Amino acid sequence: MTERRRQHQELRLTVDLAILTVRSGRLQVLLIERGNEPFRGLAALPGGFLRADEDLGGAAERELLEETGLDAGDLHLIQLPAFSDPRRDPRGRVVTVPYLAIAPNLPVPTAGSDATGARWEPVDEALSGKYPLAFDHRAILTLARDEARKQLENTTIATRFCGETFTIGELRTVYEVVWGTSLDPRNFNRKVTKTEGFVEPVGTKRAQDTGRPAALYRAGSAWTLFPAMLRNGDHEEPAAEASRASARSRK
Amino acid sequence: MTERRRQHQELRLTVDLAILTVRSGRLQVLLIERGNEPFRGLAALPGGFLRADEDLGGAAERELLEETGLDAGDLHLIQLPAFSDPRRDPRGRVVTVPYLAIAPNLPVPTAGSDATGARWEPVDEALSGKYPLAFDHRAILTLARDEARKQLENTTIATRFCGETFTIGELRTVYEVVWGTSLDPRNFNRKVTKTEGFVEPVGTKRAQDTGRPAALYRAGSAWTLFPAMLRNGDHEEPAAEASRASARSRK
DNA sequence: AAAATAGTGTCTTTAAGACAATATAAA
DNA sequence: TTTATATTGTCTTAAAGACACTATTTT
Repeated sequence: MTERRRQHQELRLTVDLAILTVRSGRLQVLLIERGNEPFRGLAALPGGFLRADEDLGGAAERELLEETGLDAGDLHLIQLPAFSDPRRDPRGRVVTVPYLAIAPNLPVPTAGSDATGARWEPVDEALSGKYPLAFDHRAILTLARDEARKQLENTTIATRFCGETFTIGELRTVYEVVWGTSLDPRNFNRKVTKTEGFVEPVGTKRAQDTGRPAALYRAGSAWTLFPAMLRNGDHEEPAAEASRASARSRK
Repeated sequence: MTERRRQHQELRLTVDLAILTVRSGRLQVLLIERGNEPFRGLAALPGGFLRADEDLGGAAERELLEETGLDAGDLHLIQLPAFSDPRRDPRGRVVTVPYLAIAPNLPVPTAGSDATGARWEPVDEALSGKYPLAFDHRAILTLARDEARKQLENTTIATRFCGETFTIGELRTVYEVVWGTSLDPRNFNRKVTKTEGFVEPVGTKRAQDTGRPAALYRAGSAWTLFPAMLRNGDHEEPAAEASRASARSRK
């Protein structure tokens, strides 16, 4: 066993959180400034090491609470494909399992233990390359955004970007911001209100500063969306590491 | 650092392969009989430990080659959510990353190094509970089958179950077997041949023992299927560990 | 009344669902 | 000709795309 075990790799696991929200009409991600080496001072996704008594989902919930004060029961954590390049972490062999979390528009994030600062940052800014992210967090964030876009097509997760109650217009803005497109308000309204279990009218209305007050809805009971919400013009290839071994075409 | 590190968990990673194929009109999975403890003598998914010089995709390719002699370039490996229960492996802390592989109808599998025997087994038999699978491989296999079903809806992966060339009838059988439904041959034909990049006619025909010979096709260049292939009556909830933290409703 | 935002109705187009008859081979 | 399998055509229905007007509020 000792002989064979030399081939094995003892390593540590981390979870990294891509916490997305819609603020100021943009898709934003929660970033921390790293207080420790490596990559001290760089922006990074919040995350941390897996502990002995917890599984990955538990670690993700714990990190979420530590970094944002959010109870995972309020959120939606989706596990993404692991990143496992042997040289992705200068501290040694560390494989990370990223989680996508969808959050409603939150107050200012509270700086966590491991972070000197936490802030919301527009995703396209973070991905622009104007300043680097620690580790391979740029690839992870890209994957998380892609997954969020796909989830909007097939599930009712868009309601998780909103508060307890919301207007159809707010929900449409979520789609427009996450997809980066504009949608026809009439067709969107029809789709949302006629798809069983997507939203339920709550009866009351929300007054704005001006204009006609909008009717309020709450999230319905359905999880999957059938038929799916269609997004125009996306014929994507399978993403990076998740299907690494399958990228070659069959001839 | 030493103090903090006590909280961390040093562990090993494995990859497990759910290699699916269609044989004898049934969805089948490649199982090995475990030659070593733990679970010696039980059926299990092929798999093994991650090594120091490889990433997870590389480990999956290596295991695939070792267990089946298949070159990963011919196959399609899809990473599934990790299984990380602290007590899932009696040998200690082992987290596993499952991969789904789609294979054409293969000859008899060659027994691998770690296995005393390898065989194809119908998936519904393996999941029936009549005999147990090692570790949490029953849950992994369930997840793999669900993923395969979903992939058939949204991608052209069904062609990977077939050989280099195939008939529309063979492709339809793949859908029927994996989904466990029956499909209208006329509508299926229309959908497949009119969806851009799904299949390309190869010109020749394949003669059967009897009946009209079927035209042969090869896989097209498209990966995603737009519009998606619709499966009736599936309103699924998010699966087990992948969304463990999200199972609670928001209320 | 004017400005601002919310909300609805109809026609067209696309694609799926539901049906049966014809074509091509071997025996 | 019979048998067996492959293939194709049409009508209906569901839902998305495109489009403009009406409704409700504040100022």
